[in-house]
Amino acid sequence: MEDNSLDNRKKKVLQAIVEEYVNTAEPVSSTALTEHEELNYSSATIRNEMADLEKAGFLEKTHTSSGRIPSEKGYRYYVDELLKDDNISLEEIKYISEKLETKVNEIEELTKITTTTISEITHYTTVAIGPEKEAQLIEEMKFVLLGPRMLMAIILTNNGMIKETIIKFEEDITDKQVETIGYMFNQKLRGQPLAVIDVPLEEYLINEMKYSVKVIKPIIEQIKKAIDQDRQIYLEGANKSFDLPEFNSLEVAKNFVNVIDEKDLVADMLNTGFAEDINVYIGEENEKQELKDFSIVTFKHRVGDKDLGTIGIIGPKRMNYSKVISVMKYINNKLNNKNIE
Amino acid sequence: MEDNSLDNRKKKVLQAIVEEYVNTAEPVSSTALTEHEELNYSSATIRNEMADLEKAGFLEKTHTSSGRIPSEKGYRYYVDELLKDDNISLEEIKYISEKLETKVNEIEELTKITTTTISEITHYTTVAIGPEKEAQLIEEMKFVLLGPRMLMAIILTNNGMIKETIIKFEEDITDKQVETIGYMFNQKLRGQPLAVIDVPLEEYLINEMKYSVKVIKPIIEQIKKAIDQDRQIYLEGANKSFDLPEFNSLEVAKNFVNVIDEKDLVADMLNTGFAEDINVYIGEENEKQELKDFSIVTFKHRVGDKDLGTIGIIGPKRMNYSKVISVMKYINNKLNNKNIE
DNA sequence: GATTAGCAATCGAAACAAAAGAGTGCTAAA
DNA sequence: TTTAGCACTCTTTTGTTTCGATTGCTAATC
Repeated sequence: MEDNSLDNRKKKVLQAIVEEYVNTAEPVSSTALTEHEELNYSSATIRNEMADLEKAGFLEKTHTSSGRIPSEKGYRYYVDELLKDDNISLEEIKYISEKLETKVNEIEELTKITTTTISEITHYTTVAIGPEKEAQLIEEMKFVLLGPRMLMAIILTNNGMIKETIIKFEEDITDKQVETIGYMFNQKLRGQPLAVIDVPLEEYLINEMKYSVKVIKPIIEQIKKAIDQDRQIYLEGANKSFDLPEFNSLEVAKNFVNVIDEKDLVADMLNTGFAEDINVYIGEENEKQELKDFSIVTFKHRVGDKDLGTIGIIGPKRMNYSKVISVMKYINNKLNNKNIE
Repeated sequence: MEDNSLDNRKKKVLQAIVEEYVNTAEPVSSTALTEHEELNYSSATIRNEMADLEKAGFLEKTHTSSGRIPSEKGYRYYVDELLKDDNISLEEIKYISEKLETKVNEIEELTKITTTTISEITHYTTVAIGPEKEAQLIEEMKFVLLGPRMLMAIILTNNGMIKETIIKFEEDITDKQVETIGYMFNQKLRGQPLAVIDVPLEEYLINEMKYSVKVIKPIIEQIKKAIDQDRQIYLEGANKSFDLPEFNSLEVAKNFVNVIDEKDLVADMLNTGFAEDINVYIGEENEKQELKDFSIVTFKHRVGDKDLGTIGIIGPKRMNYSKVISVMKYINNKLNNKNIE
């Protein structure tokens, strides 16, 4: 294993290069760095440091005589060791607070608001997805007849979400039947994760409880379907990415549209391992090949102990990690203390 | 008013140019046209015809010595007079039929399926929006208590749509109250358009019917909000547009992403005047300036007499109008005869 | 030993020029 | 009315030159 420790001046140089490059999107030259107040050396000295940093893999050149840009390893070191997470202004704090205090009737609205706010503050494309069905426990189920052959099933979960779906039958259903179904489902499912609504349950109800296939099968099938496809994805500020110089490359732009157009890919992207509440994936660190030109910052989104899913920012590798992570940390904190009844 | 009648040969030339340009995206030269079987003339003759058509405003040149491309007037003439609407293969018919016969529990699913299918067959970006609230009549309303201060309102409309929303109160609500509310709302609103749920109704219920503000106000407000924002927009195949040569221009690409990212704009776009079931807007014919580089084909989407909203294709002016309109007509016909219970 | 000044070398970007190719418009002939 | 023929126009491509930014290295300096 190579030695990745850097002395103080090298750290400063690396940090300055990342921050400068994030701002300008242009390779950073040794002369430009001498203007940094903490780097009171001649350009030649900086050049030597840069050469060392390149040899160690933290920097790259676009061609022999160009300035340097951070490598993925460079970004990674920056994110892990150098980044400041207080890169958020008073105005931004105020704006975010106001947004998050909006009264919401449905908990999903809060996700929407948060997603939009993050996109507005960071100027990056932001996506969100609801919690996984394994993580949501059924608190109560209600069944409402909407017509002789049409039933609405409503599921209230422990994280405050409400899912409803319509089930159509091929024969009439009576009020009495609905009542029994309600009683039975609640008995069986209260406290269970949503994922439990699946074929084994269907078989149990039909075989053990002797319930009519014609009634049970459509209910289970439709609820399962609704739960699966109900993991709706919000997408905010897709156009914002197009103002970035990276998107002058048609290939990158096309790649980006392909990614955000592919809902499954976005879902996967938001669901990759969660060591921390906030996770950063830089370029090739992303599991999906399509994302190798981008960086993703994901963020477990909860209010108190209620898991509301994951919000993710997708931007260029030259992302303003400091701003993004500062904003996420602030929101994270704010939401944890939020009072939702 | 200028004379826009064209003799037969000119029509053939114009049609050939449109179709050739739609295929190749390259200006069409006189020599290329001589290879069309119906145009057995020398390139010089064709050149003369092209010069006439240009003078009359149907064609344009990109520069002095280039081939011709259709002008917007040219496309318009083509769409109105020359286009064949049987540009659909047996395989496509089969594919569409199968898709449209999928059993759906919720009527919105049918819109999704149709939208996806159109995008798959035409290879253009396709959007859909539900019917306007003026066009939907309330058939029945149900209210279900989900908690002491949480009520679900369900509205069934005459076009088979089901809208539900959650209302939260600041004080407890009793079963008795819910029952009265249900009775009252149904009495008052059955047969009325969704648009009726608004402030005047709120005032009437509070002043005339002496109902508690604390109960009525949140209900009306939340239902209104839900109806307004529930006009969800489906978007399919945004990435498909990026394969078109038009999108090699960054400006066009950016413009496109801006358009589809702006939900209100898409909604407006789908709601502009409806002379016919299928409407074509070419370039500058679009009311919105942002759409001047694109053509939109919209299509009133109904099953029997049930209005399901509007589906629209957005593509380059060099759109394959013939294919798009053939597909829409076929689907239109197919849906009209569809049996949904 | 660390730092710096100085300078040749390298490469990209921009400007310019020349050549090739595609297509038209027009004239005069069929 | 149609067509052959040809000069003319404009784009695209390719090559060349110049300019400027930046580096790496060497030798001098602190």
